[in-house]
Amino acid sequence: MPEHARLDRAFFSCPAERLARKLLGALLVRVLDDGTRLSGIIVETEAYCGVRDQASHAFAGRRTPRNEAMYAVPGTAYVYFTYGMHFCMNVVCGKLDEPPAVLIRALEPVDGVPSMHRLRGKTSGGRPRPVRDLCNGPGKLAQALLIDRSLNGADLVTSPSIFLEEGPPGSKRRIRRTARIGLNNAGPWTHKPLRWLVDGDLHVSRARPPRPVREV
DNA sequence: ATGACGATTTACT
DNA sequence: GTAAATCGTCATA
Repeated sequence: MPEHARLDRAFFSCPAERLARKLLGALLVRVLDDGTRLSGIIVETEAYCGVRDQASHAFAGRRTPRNEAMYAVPGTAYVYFTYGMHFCMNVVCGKLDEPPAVLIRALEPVDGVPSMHRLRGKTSGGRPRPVRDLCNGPGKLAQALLIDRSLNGADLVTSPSIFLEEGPPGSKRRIRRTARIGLNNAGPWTHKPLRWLVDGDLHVSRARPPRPVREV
């Protein structure tokens, strides 16, 4: 498991639309208390564009105990709990006291795949879970990397437990943009193309399963 | 104090 | 495709 250069403060100090694109291909790394290294290449992100974005938790300058981390220094993790059972992780960007952020929606697992399998649990039938189902959604990757409340507000630039690294070179693939997933009443922001994903990657959320090849 | 809802996932028809 | 699971958060009172 090769370790690459860690992403620094300057990398995160940009608008959400730019960070969402730049994070594709980067490596999200989680180091557990026992030293286990879990990581994956980011293949899907969504930009939340600060106080003007009706879909953002910080829309119109909303600032509550839950979303306080969005206003912290760029490179801060914003982890929130939703639907009574899932965590989602964002990377805060922009400038201090401004709340743009990027939701990490899917990873291609790299390090610690056996641990991810254990953390995600078995399927209802007890059948083995395909690797592509470990991190292909914001709630799933949080579960697979043991990302929870305790990481909210963590500084991704300095934390030993969670951070980002430059991805392996050569992952130069085609990037696609779509509307964001799961939005309800975000008005004109609902359909803006603020979701970035690696086109055709098997590890993105809502990926079409490959059509079975007819046997001869 | 109360109620509606959510940047989701899963199982089931 | 549809629906249930499940609870913290926030707006309203």
